[in-house]
Amino acid sequence: MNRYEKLGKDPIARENEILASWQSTDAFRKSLERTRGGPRYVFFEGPPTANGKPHFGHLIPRVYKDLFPRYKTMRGFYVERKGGWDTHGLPVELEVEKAIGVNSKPEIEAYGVERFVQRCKESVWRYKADWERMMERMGFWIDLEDAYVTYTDAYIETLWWELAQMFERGFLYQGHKVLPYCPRCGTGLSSHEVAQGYRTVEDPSVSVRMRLVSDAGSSYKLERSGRTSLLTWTTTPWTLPANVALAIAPDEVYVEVETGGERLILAKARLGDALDHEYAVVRELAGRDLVGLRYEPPYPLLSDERAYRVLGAGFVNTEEGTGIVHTAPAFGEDDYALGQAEGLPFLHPVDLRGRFTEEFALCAGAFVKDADRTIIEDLKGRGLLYRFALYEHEYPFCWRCDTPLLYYAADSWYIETTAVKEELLEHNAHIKWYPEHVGTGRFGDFLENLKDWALSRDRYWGTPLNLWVCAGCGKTIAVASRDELVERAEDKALARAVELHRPYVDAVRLVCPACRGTMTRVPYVIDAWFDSGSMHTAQWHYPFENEDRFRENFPADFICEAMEQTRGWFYTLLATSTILHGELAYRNVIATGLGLDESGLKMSKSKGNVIDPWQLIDLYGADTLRWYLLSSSAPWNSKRLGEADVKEPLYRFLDMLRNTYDFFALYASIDGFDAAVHRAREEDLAVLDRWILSRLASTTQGVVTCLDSYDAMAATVLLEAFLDDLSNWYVRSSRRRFWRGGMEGDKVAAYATLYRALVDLVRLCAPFVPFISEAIFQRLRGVQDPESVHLCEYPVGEAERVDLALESQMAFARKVVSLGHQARNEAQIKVRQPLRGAAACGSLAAGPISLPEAVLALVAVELNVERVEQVGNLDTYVQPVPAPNFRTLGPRLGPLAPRAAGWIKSQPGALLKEQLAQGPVEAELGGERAAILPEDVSFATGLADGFVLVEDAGIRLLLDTRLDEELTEKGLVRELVHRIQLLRKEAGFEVTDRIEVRYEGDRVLEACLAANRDPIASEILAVAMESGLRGDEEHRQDLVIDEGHVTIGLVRVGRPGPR
RNA sequence: GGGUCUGUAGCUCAGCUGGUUAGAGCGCUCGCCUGAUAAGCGGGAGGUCCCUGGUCCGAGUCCAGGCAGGCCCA
Repeated sequence: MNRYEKLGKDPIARENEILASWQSTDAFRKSLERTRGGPRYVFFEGPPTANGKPHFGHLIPRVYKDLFPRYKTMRGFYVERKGGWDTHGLPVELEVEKAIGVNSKPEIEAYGVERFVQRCKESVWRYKADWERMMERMGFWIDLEDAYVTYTDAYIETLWWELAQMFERGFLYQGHKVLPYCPRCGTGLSSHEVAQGYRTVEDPSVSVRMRLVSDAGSSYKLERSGRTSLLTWTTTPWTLPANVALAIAPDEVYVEVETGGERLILAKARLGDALDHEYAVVRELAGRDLVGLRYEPPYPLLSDERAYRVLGAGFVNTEEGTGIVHTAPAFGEDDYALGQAEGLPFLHPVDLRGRFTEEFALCAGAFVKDADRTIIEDLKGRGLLYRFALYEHEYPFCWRCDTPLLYYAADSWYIETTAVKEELLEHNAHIKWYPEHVGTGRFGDFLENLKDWALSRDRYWGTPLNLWVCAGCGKTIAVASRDELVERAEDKALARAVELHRPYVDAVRLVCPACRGTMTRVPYVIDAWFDSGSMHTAQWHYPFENEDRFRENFPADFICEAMEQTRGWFYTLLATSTILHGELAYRNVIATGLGLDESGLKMSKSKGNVIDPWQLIDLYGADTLRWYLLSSSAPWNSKRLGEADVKEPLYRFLDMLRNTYDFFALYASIDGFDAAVHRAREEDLAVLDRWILSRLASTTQGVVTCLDSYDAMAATVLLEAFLDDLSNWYVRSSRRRFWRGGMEGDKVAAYATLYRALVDLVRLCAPFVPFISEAIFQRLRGVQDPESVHLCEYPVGEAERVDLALESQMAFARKVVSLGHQARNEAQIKVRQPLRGAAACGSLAAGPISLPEAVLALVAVELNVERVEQVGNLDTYVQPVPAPNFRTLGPRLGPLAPRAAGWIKSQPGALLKEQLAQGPVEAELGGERAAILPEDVSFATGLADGFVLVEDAGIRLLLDTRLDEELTEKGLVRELVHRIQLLRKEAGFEVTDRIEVRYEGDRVLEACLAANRDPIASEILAVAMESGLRGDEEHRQDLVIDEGHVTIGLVRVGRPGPR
């Protein structure tokens, strides 16, 4: 009898049961089996790093990363979802440094690189269990058993092969470039790393005199030798010892001024801001006139003819400073480039830990930033300091350890990505970006301004750069495989067994193919972004094995990660695939927004406002979170993750779904409905059935269209609208059909329709909210059905079921009902009180609607009126009030339109209406005349007695609120029925219990009960109703109804089973 | 400083190609319905559609310039 189990109100317990059932039936595996022969839909997993805990922000992309593969799987595609873990890189090293209490590379060396690397390898898995638990609990189906791991020898071997390809084809080169460098970590950072660490800080800014010593070789003639200086400006005083030149803008105007007993030269445009004292301009000069001048640097560490000259440079501006730029090629990108172009000597008095060397004795051993003060004091003492101030600007800090970064000229290996810029742009043009502007804007601009990829890192835990250099002849080779390593190695046994990590692989020496000398590996590891960006190839250990799997799974149809990955993984995937395979790596990409905390701030570890996902998962469940994230806004909008925000969809959608199912379960169990046996005959389908089946079909088509274009939110909107129709109109209006006794055609039609709607709905919802969909499906499914909703085919919608005219009619009907409720509200008449009638007129935006009798009957029942009619207009009840129609007035009358509108409003409605019925009316508009046409005016309301009129969106409803005795008595009957039903419930009776009713009370109420015994009895399932209480009733209560009294007693008479 | 997105009710967000009175959900409040009852429905209050200018008969919508916020980049 109780065949359809109710869902239960605890979503957490329910979800846990579902998880257990998926596990025991191996549902994910089976969903792959089912589609194995199908067309492929390729998804790439952007690998997380498991040395940090998963936090809420990680859930956002994951929800989409699960939705689309699930959807495509149900559509019959084979969607392998190989998991992956990102395992290398500086973040891992830093965690370990913290754990073992060291803070620099020398300390790591002292600790032992081998031990250190082993610790890194362990650290990488620190939170693996948390990640797996989170993914499982959220219902994220991905193959973690066969996940790729970037630190394995096989993975690294593929990376080596890739790098060797690049090396052979000339993409790898060694450069000496100025890079942002972290002196604590001892390595250069790539641009995406630097970007994470900008902070506003106050730094000293100084203006410094550089005394002119010679005008030889320039067109400037020195007049006051010994007391004429170039005034230069910098925010990094510590770079002054490395000064080798000054740069000016050749096309700007400079001036020499006499001030405070000295002569200073600076850009004319800076006169106002850069000088502290009174001055007199001695002469104006073109910037180019200064080129070639020689000056005395503050710290003459070099005795080189090429140094200490004034040079012209394009990057000099006169926006700030003095227009004369201090140039230290070791510490600035522009400076370096100028140094290269002009053949300047290179001065680098700072070691790799950021401390001055002996070369600069004044501050030897001091960290450069700390030396600022000493240098400033020194300059002041020597009369070279002109001005000192604090200057607020953005300065980059190491994103992991918060040390200020220094711009350093350092050796680094690069990938010449700029060589394939055109291909990258071309490929990008074929990628569908969601949102589009990321592809054209953020990512497109990045590609337009592409720089070569700084690949090498002077660190320990990473993929070793596979370059060996010969000590003898300098030849460099890139090893492409383990076999090649063995073949070239001096010690082949070692090479065969060695782990492809530092320090082990460093011990492998090769024989130089050119000179037979010994080759040693360069000391670098590579940027970990290369690891993850190569997963398209390396996850299969291609080309060493799995060629077919690689081919089948490249490129990806879909990837999705957080927006921050634009220049990270999104870029490195594309760069590597373009260079190696000459193809794009993915066709569709969703970039998701940030996770915000309850008050709308970005969640970040440093702010300490990171929300633990478990807090909300345990409270509301995975489905709620999923539906919230999918339905609240577009994926790229940032999402607030406060409790209150997440709670909303629980009520809005999931509870309604649960209730709709529970309603079905209640009655279908009572009636023993069986979808396999009770099939609806087409001719038995009521208008409601045909309508909801049409809505189902059109919703299905809509959802499929949305999902095919990666618009999850639009799909959720459609699903919510459908569920509202199903619950608040179909079920609500069909209730009496289910309550009826027997199992005749109409009732079967109702059950079969609701069953069908529910089954299809949960199939539609399955990729979005897999748990509740499964729970309902399990309760509904028949023996022939798949054992999980996730093994079903996704519905696509039966086009022949779609009846748009009927859908419009019903939409109109619902609108009319809503107006009816509003009218009753205004008239203060309860719905329980029957009324004589209502009349509706109007149309929907789409056009005129004519409601069939069956639909009008539904409206009548819902509004509890005896009759609803649809009329062309309500003129007999309504006095027209004219309103202007701007759509016609505007185009025809132009500027006169507002005045015409005023005129129309001021006219007596009935008269104007009559006149317009004859044709155009002449209007006097403040001196001008214009014709007002019938279509220029619409007419609204005004009303007669005993009626209430309500109106919205072009639909009007008139409610007849006049009561007579008959209606009043009917109202009383409804009231009695309602009160007795409440008593039944209070008494704790089952809905199917039959009862006997006894009553004693006022004459009016007794008479009413007696006169309406049969209709009342059938409503309340009474087998007998009689006057007179006996005292043995199970439940008894005094009722006050309209100031009358009646005492009602109830007795159960057994349960005869289905009605 | 550059790119980009956003700015609409107390909160979260819709608003298509310009068109009469700008919407939904939540919250608040009043009421209703109830044989789905820890659901459901209706009403009400609540809005300078960020600002200024422009185009237009008409601008939340288009254009320009600001302001504020977010993200990315320097």
